[in-house]
Parts: sequence; structure tokens; C-alpha cells
Amino acid sequence: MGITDITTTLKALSDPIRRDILNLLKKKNLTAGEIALLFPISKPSLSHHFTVLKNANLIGSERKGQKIYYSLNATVFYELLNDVLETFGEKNEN
Amino acid sequence: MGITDITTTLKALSDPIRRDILNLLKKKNLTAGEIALLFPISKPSLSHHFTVLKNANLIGSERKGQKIYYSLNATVFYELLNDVLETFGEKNEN
DNA sequence: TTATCATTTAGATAGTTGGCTAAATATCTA
DNA sequence: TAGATATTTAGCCAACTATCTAAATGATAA
Repeated sequence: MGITDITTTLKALSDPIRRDILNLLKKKNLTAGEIALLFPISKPSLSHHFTVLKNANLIGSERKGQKIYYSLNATVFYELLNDVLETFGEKNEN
Repeated sequence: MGITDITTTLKALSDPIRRDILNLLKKKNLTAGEIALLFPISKPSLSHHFTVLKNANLIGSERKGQKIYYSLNATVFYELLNDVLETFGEKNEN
């Protein structure tokens, strides 16, 4: 918890489709199927992206009946921003 | 100028060696050779990383005689932070 | 239990990445 | 010009990534 490695996070974020997914989830939790309607790639490919985002702790998932709802985990963003700021911010002396 | 695409920047940042290079450059401009002394990979491999960082506008380079000095381009960090904040920050409504 | 719907897992493949060695380029000095 | 130094480019390869289709899993409904 909270120990999401920055490389994993940045790799997850460095794909436009995954950033788009996160953006959608910012507004509203969505099922895999709802998300799939909005992208021009296959459901299995999207499922792979969900896995990457989950491994980076950027999203969470909860099954409700047949559907799985995905939600944004905003915390990890702020951890990332903190890390990047700490690492590259002006006042940092390591 | 200023139109560094966020995917390129994040991809460049998502490698620990490249982040280490940026960290070193935060303190002091360094030549390719000086940087090479600090990493356990070959000079050509490092040169490849310099290219990635340059393409992402994260570093600049200036030849002085035989040596090439690399320097951090802090601007792109703040552009990135802005972009990420704009995209994922709480108040954003896209 | 059979069918159906939602999603993931498995397996294949094309493209990208990051490493290497060897060769090329650029600069300085003798 | 020749030799030495600094760095990059070229070419190769193994590992990883993103995509696909087909098959498997999980859950609901008839």
C-alpha cells in the first residue's frame, strides 16, 4: 500500500489509451464493457490495459454481478506527482 | 517549442536510468563520459538514452571541444506536471 | 441445466526497447 | 597528417508490449 514503484506508474501512464481510460474514470466508474464501447480496440486488448493500470494501482475494480466496475485511484497520482516533484523540484537536494 | 507530447515525455521518464541521469544533471551539467562513469552500461547504450531524453526535450546538449555537455531542461518537467495536473487534478472538467 | 452476457486468459504475432560490439565521426594535439 | 580521445551511429539480438482471435471463466436468467 502506497509503495507503488514510480517506474511502474510512469510506464502505465505513458500510453495514451490508458490515460484516456483514467480520464473517463475520473468522472464516473465504468464497466469494462462501457469502456470498450469508447475505444477502437478489442475487449481483450482493453482488458490487458486494465491489468497494467491495476498493477500500477491507478485503478481499482469491483465485480457487481456479471459486470466489473473500474474506478480511479487518485491517490497514486498524487504520490506520483509528489515523487516527481521531490525528485526534480527546484529545492530538492537529495 | 513547448509542444513536447506527453506520451514521449512519460516514456522517456519511465526508465530508471534515464531518471537517474536527469537527477545528476539537476546538480551540474555533465559530459557523456562523466555520466558513463556512473552507470554500469556501455557508452553506446547511454548514448541511446541521451537521444531519448533529447527527443523528449528533457535535456539539451552543447559540444565544447571533444566533449558534449548535457544539461537538464527543467521547463519540460513543469509542462508535464501541468499537463498531468490538468488532466487528473480534482477541479478539471475537460 | 442450458443459454446468454460480461470479462478475462491463452496463445500467436508484429513492432518497440534496451542492451551489446564494432565501426564511424568529430575534435584536439603533436 | 597521424594518433588519441570523446561520443555517436550501425547492426544485431533478446526481452517486452500491444494487438488480435479463440477459448475459458463467472454470473444471471430461462
